[in-house]
Amino acid sequence: MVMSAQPVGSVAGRQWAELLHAIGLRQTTPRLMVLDALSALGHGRVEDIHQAVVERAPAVSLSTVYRQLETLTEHGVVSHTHLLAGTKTYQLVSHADHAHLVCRDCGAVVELEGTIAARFTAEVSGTHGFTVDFGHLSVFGRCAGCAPERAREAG
Amino acid sequence: MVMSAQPVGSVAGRQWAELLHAIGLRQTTPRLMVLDALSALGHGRVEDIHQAVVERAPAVSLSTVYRQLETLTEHGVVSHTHLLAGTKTYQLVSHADHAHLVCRDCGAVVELEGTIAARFTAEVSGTHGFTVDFGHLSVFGRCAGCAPERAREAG
DNA sequence: CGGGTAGTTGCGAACCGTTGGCAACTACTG
DNA sequence: CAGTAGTTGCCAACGGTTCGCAACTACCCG
Repeated sequence: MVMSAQPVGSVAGRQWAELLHAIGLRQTTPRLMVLDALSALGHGRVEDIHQAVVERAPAVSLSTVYRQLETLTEHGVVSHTHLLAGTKTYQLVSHADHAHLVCRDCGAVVELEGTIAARFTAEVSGTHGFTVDFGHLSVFGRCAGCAPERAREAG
Repeated sequence: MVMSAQPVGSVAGRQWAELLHAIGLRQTTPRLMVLDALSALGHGRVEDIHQAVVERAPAVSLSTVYRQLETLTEHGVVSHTHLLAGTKTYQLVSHADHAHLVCRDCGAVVELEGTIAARFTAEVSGTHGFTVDFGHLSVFGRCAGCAPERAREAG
């Protein structure tokens, strides 16, 4: 039934063509496949992306997918989410009743004020029926001291 | 080997004693050290915890710290934060303007409604002066379908 | 207070996801 | 169509985490 948007590859290939040409990257099969996969999946782990790519281009290696992701990220086409450099952070459960604000610049870990957490939890629950597990939440961004440009006065 | 090196936690040791006894775990130096380290650090990576432990008990191996963390987690004494099993999730930047709600049970990934994200961001910014990077945020918990007890018992 | 047992530990190898080196290949230019 | 350099695939190297095994010892019992 959904015929209006099925030729993902061919059509998508064109849109990638412009994009890639604009940033000076060649249009190679692996690269186009990764972009296509990302576009179709919305988001996914390297493993998922590679699998999607391999379905249409079996010869594409994992290394290449890693490299594409890296290259495309450098060019601002792709972004990724991760936590504390991919490492787990442990804590005593008694200490797990709040979320952490992790600064991407200085690495500082601030504890999120409870009221905000509670409200956020309530809203997410009400809107998405999703029960937030705050003890497992870390919010990334920049702390006051590392803020972009504003909020910097005394050096 | 002298297992009791220093007055590690003459006080802390006592509190752990009760706790460990209650859940049926032996009071071993490595275990007490891990609990002490966690208590002192608040939260930390395996590497940090191990380092803290080794400072007082050089003989404690990394493997043991990993095992303690695992064991204590199983007994509900410790919890940990991580993202999508520690794996990075990639996405096209055009798709990175919202946070993800990740279900710990079924692994489903739901996209967080923008208004909630915006308000949360504003509150965190106002209270902590912390600029949230939503494109890199994932919230853990349970989706509507996997909710705790209610909403599911007929099956 | 000493013996017995099983929970624990340390060490080193096994694993697994990720990165780097290198030669061959090919997209793009003239 | 030829030339050049960006890319790719293969494979080894790596760093973090888990496993297997034999020795050790905390705790229970008498």
